[in-house]
Amino acid sequence: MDAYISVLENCPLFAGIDPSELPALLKCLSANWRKYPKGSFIFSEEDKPELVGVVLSGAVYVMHEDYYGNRTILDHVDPGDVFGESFACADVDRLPVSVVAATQAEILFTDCKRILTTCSSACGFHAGLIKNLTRILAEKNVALTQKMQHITQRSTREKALSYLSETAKLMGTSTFVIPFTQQEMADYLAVERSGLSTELSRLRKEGVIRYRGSHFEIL
Amino acid sequence: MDAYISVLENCPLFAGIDPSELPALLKCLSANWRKYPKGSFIFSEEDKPELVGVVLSGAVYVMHEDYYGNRTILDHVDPGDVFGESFACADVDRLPVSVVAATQAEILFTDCKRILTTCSSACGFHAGLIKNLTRILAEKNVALTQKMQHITQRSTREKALSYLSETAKLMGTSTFVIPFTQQEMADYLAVERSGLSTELSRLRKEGVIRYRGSHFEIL
DNA sequence: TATTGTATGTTGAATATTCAACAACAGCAA
DNA sequence: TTGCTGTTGTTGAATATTCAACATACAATA
Repeated sequence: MDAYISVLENCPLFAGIDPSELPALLKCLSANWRKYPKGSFIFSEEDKPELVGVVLSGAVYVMHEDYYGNRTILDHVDPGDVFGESFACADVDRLPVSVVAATQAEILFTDCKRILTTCSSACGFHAGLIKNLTRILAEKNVALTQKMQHITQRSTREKALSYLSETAKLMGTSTFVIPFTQQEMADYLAVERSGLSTELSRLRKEGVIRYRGSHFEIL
Repeated sequence: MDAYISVLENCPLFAGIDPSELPALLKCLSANWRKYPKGSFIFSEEDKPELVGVVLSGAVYVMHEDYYGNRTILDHVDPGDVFGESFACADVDRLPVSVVAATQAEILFTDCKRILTTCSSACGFHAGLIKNLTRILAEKNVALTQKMQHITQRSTREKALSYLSETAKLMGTSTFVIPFTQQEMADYLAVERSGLSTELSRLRKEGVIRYRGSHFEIL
């Protein structure tokens, strides 16, 4: 666990908190952690959401599967980032999504209530934690709005281009790696894998992009 | 303005605050308000987002228009509800959306910074405001996730059904009114108006729904 | 009640996506 | 190297959406 202090230092939930204070803080939040093998469920749809997860190592997907087995990937979360906080803070009854380990992953859990409720002991962290949480929520909101803009594009080609150029912009380079296989990218953009593959090849032939595996370049 | 105190009492941003304290609080936040005719822009894409808006009367749309003039409606906001807070709290440079008056509307504005920053005077409101803001952000997040589930449906028919049944569930009745014309509903679900009209008629013929204008019933 | 403007319903042709199936390819382990 | 497994590329047929155009219905108001 201590090995991950450096991850937590860069976790936006603990921004502005002195690393030396982290152990005490984690104790106050009664945090605990667990390791998950690739593909296992960290949260399941219909769970009561109370915990906020922090990815210590590996990565997770937030996803949703409908009646017909159509899978949608809503989000991909890398080490240092947080998941589940929206549902816990909004106090909904049941999770409308699942969280699955994309690779073997280690997750730190804290109870959302403990973050929001100023604790009786005079622990001075909470004001900061709540502000951090507020910013995280706001940024997720912005990210969801951006994603909406990819998905509302009317064609597979435009969804792909919208996603790829946004990613390039975020990364600040025209060469970048996406955290998806083509199947996953299709599930993220809500299109058919084969159609996406066709469009990507076409964009490649047209000289708009170059790619190999998950490595992309916008020309 | 005073006429709208009752709206503000029910505004989630001011939840838990005694109505008698509202005038003082609004002053502390240096709030101000303005009236907008139907169709006018309250925020424009590319603006620097600093203000949080509260709808006092009327309604607004949060929308986005792309290169080709394709309009997307991201959200519809009724009296007592808040808009713009995500972008202001996330401290983004430029708004990726516009906010337009759906009808003649009166809007109260407050500076987001003033909500987040505990003021020097010993005004005891801020802790509550920040918690309220956190909950608003979390709930918007959940709502966006739900909307994502409509839009990721692969066919117009399923998008419409997903939206209508979710709305019925939220309202708690099988008979309800949506805040959209068909054109707007199409823009909200990211589909063609004519295609949506065709599907809705088909659902009607099949006895799945009944509707007239914006009044719907799920059978 | 007649008029006008807007919203909705419908259609056919053009286009795009989905679906299923298989081929080609890459990475990994034996 | 070989075989295994999973990813990507490609195809054709079935299906669905988009687009443009027009008909119809509805609601506001002169």
